[in-house]
Amino acid sequence: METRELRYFVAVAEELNFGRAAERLGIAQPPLSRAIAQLEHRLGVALLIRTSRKVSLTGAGEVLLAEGRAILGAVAAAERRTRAAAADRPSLVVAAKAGSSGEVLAKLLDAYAVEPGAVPVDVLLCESNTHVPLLDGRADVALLHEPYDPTTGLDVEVLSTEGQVAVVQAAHPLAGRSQLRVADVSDLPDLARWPRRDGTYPDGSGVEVRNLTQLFQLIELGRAVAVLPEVVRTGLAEGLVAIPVVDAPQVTTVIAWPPHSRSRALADLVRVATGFS
Amino acid sequence: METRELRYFVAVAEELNFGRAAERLGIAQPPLSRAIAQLEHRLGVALLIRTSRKVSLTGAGEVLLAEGRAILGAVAAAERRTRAAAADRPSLVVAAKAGSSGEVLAKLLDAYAVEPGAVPVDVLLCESNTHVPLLDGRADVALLHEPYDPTTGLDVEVLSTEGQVAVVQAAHPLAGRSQLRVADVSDLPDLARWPRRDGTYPDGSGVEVRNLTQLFQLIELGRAVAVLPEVVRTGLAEGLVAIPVVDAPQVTTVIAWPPHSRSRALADLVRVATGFS
DNA sequence: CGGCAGCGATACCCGGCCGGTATGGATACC
DNA sequence: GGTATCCATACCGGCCGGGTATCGCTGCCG
Repeated sequence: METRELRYFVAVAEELNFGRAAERLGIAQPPLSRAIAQLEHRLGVALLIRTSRKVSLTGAGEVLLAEGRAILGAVAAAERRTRAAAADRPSLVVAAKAGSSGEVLAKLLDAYAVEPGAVPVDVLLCESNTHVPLLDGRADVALLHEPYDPTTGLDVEVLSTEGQVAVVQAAHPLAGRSQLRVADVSDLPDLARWPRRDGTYPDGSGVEVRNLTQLFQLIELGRAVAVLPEVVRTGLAEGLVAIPVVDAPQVTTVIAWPPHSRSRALADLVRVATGFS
Repeated sequence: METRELRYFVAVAEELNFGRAAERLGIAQPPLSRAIAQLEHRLGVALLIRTSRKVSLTGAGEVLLAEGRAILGAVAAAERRTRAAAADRPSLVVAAKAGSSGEVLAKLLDAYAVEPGAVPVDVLLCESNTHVPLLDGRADVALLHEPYDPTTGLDVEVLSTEGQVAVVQAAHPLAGRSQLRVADVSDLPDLARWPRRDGTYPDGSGVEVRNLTQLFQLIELGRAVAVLPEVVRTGLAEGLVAIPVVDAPQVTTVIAWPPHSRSRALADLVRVATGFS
């Protein structure tokens, strides 16, 4: 199985339309049809069900779609890491969610910078899906928050564990309470929608929210309520109040990196990160 | 980067000899040279250093070798899993080290078999390197022993933790002791050599040992001493004695599976495995 | 009910690249 | 200095990947 075939199949499986997939791939539709047919023939497995109006995935197709995405990510990562290894100036790229882990990150970078043998560190700020750059090689290490970010397939060290707080408008009826339970906030109308792990938004009404700044603005306008890790208390705006949610699941901040990493700089950074907690 | 290029590069990087690599790949040497040169050109990176007598890897080459092996394994796994998903009869393959985890495995299989919705389970017995079939898709789940087996890149649940015992010939001077320390056995001459994780043997004298039966035979002949997990006590031969090594690292038996697995049967098996401990 | 639009499959052609053989150039060994 | 080894270069042929043109099927709509 060649990566070309995988690229083609993933494109078709995602578009569920040969024409659009071909366009996305920058080739014509007939060669794409043929390539998929050949792939199916060689595997001896039907991957797609074509009615002449609609394309859908078989069970085997869904498996290959998931595996294929992972492989294509790994190939992209291999290219990036190979080039990075050839660059004479070694460096590290840290992926972090913009806003949420700012302080942890700053402390980490400061502590690492004074290490003997420290290399330059670049920071890649993500709106969400912080794990993705790790999988395709754009980053060497990432700060993630369990259980929100997926960590399957990554090596992980726990940095800290904290509770969660509900963030509400100062004028909100709940604002005076000293603590809450999940039940208190779960039945409030959900006026904001977060992107899912695949980047799409759940159906329903409400504004599509992409980062914390947007969310805080909505809360300040009384258009949303959010349950977030405790750290958000630092630097909370005037019109917002944070109330502990005592029975919300604990959030753990972890430092994650791809398996099989053998870089000295990465090992140092992880050691520094786990050193102070 | 195509998988063909990766296969070629990995072959050359492992053989460090274009002629042998070409033979292994079943092609002639000149096309192989050209393919590697093209790969280097496209990446813009030198992967190999050729003197006309010797081939060696650059730093970037070592990175690509590691990444390439992982990718090729993932591709093989994708093909196997896609075919398995298309087979109407779903099944699970469990990889385990022959001999070492026999009882745990039997109990696990029995407990799983009575589960509602249990699928047929095949067992793949390995001499060592139990994690490999997991990476290339020959197995869906494996029983591993930390810290002996690498688990990077795998999802893991701990099943049990146990101490280690020294196994010696009954006539051995240490045989009467009720407990030992690592120091007591570490300076004994090492008459047996185990394969490393990559399947090669360390240099030195001594018989190359591949499995527990061979090892026990050597011990019985007074030609070796081994420090092993406690379970080996069950069913130990007459002429052998097991003595706890109190300061040896704990051995944990884990059940491991590839990340991103979404199989119902696998989830059931893991749940059953972690249920009894 | 028939024309039409959308979509995938088929037919056919062309060019590039992959693989083969032959050979050259460099180096270590005798 | 001759030779064996080993990688690179040169050149050629066949296959395959990609392009255009077209067909067949199926909903949709007037």
